[in-house]
Amino acid sequence: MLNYSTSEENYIKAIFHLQEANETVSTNALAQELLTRPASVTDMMKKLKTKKLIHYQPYQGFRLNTEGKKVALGIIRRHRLWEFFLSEKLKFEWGEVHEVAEELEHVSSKKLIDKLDEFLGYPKFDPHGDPIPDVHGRMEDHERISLFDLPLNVYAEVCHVANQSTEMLDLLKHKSIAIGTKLEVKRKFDFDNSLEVKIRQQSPVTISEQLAKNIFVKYGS
Amino acid sequence: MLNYSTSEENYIKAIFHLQEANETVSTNALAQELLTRPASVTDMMKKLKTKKLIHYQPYQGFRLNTEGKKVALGIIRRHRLWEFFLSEKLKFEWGEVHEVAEELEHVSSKKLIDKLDEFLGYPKFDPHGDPIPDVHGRMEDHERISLFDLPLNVYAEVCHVANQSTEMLDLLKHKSIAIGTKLEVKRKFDFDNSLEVKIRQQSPVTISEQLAKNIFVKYGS
DNA sequence: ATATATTTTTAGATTTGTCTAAATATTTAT
DNA sequence: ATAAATATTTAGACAAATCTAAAAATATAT
Repeated sequence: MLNYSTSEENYIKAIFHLQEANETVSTNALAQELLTRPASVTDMMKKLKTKKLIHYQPYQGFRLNTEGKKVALGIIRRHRLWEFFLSEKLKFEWGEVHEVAEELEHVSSKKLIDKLDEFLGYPKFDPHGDPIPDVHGRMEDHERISLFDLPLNVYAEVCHVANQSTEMLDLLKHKSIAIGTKLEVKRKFDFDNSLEVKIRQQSPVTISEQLAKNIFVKYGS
Repeated sequence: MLNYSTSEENYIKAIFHLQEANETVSTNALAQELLTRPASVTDMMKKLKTKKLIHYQPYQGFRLNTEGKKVALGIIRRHRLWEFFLSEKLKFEWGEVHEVAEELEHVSSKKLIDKLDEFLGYPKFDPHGDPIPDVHGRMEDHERISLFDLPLNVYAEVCHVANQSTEMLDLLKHKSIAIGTKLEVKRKFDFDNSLEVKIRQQSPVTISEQLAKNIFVKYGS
């Protein structure tokens, strides 16, 4: 596996995430995601094409090819393992891990990452509930459903949070909701689509539609 | 504290190390240390001067000023804490930690380093026996003496190894010598200046002059 | 279908860190 | 003290990654 620059890695990762939503990624979308200019994106796409990581025809959008996806999964593996480390071992708050992991993920030693993985006990999910690719790029893909769509009186566990803004994390903290929190929806109010949610061993809390749609859970007690 | 580029940090660190030996650092010496060209060094020295990190008059050599030393100690702190982490937690071999720490040291989050320090239990020395600066840049400065200069029948503890080549580390491993090894010199042979060294709870081993001069110890059992 | 708006690409400039080759300053040796 | 050797700096070029402004391609709306 070749080595890529920090900048190349950031582009690869962003394409990977964007192409989960849309089949093909546009110049503008990528520029917006990376807070850069469309012209810079075009420049980099030419480079990634000559390095055989993406499919790209001018004006046609682009997407990672098999090799590009492999590279992306390696970067995501590094990112999520560091997030787990920061949260679990260094006791960082939820909201703080991402920024630091953005830097750590570009340290390229394969041995470092594999030993870190071992040290952490081969974790399967990061603190935001996202799956961590293993050494072969494989990851568990737990069935996710938004809290808003969870049927009444069904036990579930929070496994992902879509939005990571400070405001959102503040609110979650206030409601005592985190990855791993076990809960069930007791009532749904048609007036404003708010939910009454019972968190295991706590009194019920009210969750707005907007918040519920950003919290993802998996079934099971 | 401002942020510096990876390249700037490498120059700062190299100047710090070189000026421990010589009062003032020369362009050529720094170029050799960093495997770069003298012209590149001059370019960077101009930059570090405008950033007020070094004293520098053309043709006169250079050295870090107070602020430059503070920055250098910050980088060295990061480097040595990561070395400790790699060795202690991830079980890297002695000889492998340096290269990876060279990359990790440039991740700039202060909070990361302070939390890492806490997680590691505020270690005072890295795996090579070099002191780790604390959060204020202070470090313990244990009296070091080369094993070759250690008087006969005096207890001492290995605290530093000057040379980190694979060959050297191989030899040390074979002789069962590592940082923290307690030992005393039982005899010195004038013919070849070799030493007979008794390692605590082991049979005596022979150490060549060359090896003994690269092993540093502090007094005490 | 054609004009308008949007998206994407190109052309050329900028910054950082590096280089080579040539010029200049300093040191060393006779 | 002066020539030769060495060390350092300058001048100008280059690669990577970015930018602005303008041109070209594509999409949209009447």
